Amino acid sequence: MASNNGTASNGADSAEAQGAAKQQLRAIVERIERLEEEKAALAADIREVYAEAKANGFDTKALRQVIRLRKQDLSERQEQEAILATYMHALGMLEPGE
Amino acid sequence: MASNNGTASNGADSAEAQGAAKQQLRAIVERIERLEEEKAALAADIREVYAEAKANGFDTKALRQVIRLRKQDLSERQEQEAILATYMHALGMLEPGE
Amino acid sequence: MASNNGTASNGADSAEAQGAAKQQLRAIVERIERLEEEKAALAADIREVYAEAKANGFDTKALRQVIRLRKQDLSERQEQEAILATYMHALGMLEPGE
Amino acid sequence: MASNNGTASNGADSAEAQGAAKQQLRAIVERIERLEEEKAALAADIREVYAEAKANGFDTKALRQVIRLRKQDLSERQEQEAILATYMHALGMLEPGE
DNA sequence: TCGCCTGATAGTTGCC
DNA sequence: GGCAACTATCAGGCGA
Repeated sequence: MASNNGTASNGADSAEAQGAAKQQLRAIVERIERLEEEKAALAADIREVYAEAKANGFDTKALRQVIRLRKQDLSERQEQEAILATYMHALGMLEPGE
Repeated sequence: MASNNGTASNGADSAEAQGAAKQQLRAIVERIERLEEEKAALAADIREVYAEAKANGFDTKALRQVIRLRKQDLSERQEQEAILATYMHALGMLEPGE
Repeated sequence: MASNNGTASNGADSAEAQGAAKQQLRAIVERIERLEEEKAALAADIREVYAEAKANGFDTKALRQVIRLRKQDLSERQEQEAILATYMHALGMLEPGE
Repeated sequence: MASNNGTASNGADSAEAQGAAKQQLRAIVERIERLEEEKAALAADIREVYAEAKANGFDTKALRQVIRLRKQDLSERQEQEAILATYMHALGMLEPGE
């Protein structure tokens, strides 16, 4: 890929255009990589909080479930449970009144 | 569930201990939810960069491939070398410390 | 829930349809559980091979690395080539069909 | 790596030993790869059953949950629910009597 | 816009 | 009993 020489010409997909695309591409890649780096750092922080909680005697599995449920809409959760109950009933895993 | 706060009487699993655990639980949940919120915001930022790139004519699939490649790149070659070394070691072609 | 068996009356979600769905559900669950059982057996076989290898002095970590390498090997190089091609295409250095 | 010439000598970690290890390694790798192939085939079968069920109108998410629950010991499941309830109560997500 | 599919994440299991 | 590898689940992105 050639570097941009600062002047434009009328050639379609010219060397200049490619050089510009290259610069743009670099910028995009850098921005994304920076953001992903920060995102990974936050993921690490979250893991650390769970680890600390575990060290204090909390059940991390239950903790994660709580977080998940708080995120989930209540009605949706009830719907899920209704479907599950229907299936379990069909398999005889629950009694009619249950 | 969690640690005692030092002012409680010696009753095992006393009301004080339970209250402390409850406060700790709240704190943990809040910290995690806050961090996940920030993480989600970053994910949104990343999506936005891709969308903007796409609007500028970039192929997002290619972009993602480039990002992935750059992430793997170094670690990839390092793993290749690690595999070779471990393989040779397993066959007694290298000494343990080598 | 599922398809009608052709002999039922035209009542929507009739007792017949529900019974059919129930039978279908049972069949599905049984098939899946059977397949998972076989899958678990194979996983046990694999573990056994590793254990035997270890007993013969092989480094299981190295073995796993070798297996992983052989699995990636071909697909890896193919992906590398795909990335390069897509990258060049994204920068207009290759025509679509190329 | 040298091939095995069929004769033994007294050299520790001799070429013969290495050749034998090589043959053994090949055999192990082949066995594992064969088993993993079969395992992958079963995984594909399972995916297919789920896909078929989905095509017949079943909710695969609920289906997976049913399978999981049937695998899980009942008492263990009750224990999980008890822990969860305790946590949710502590966060005010459930009323005392609930 | 919806459904599919791949990539990221959480859970489980086996090993040390 | 903790850690690490592997597996299954889930959510977001892509194509029809």
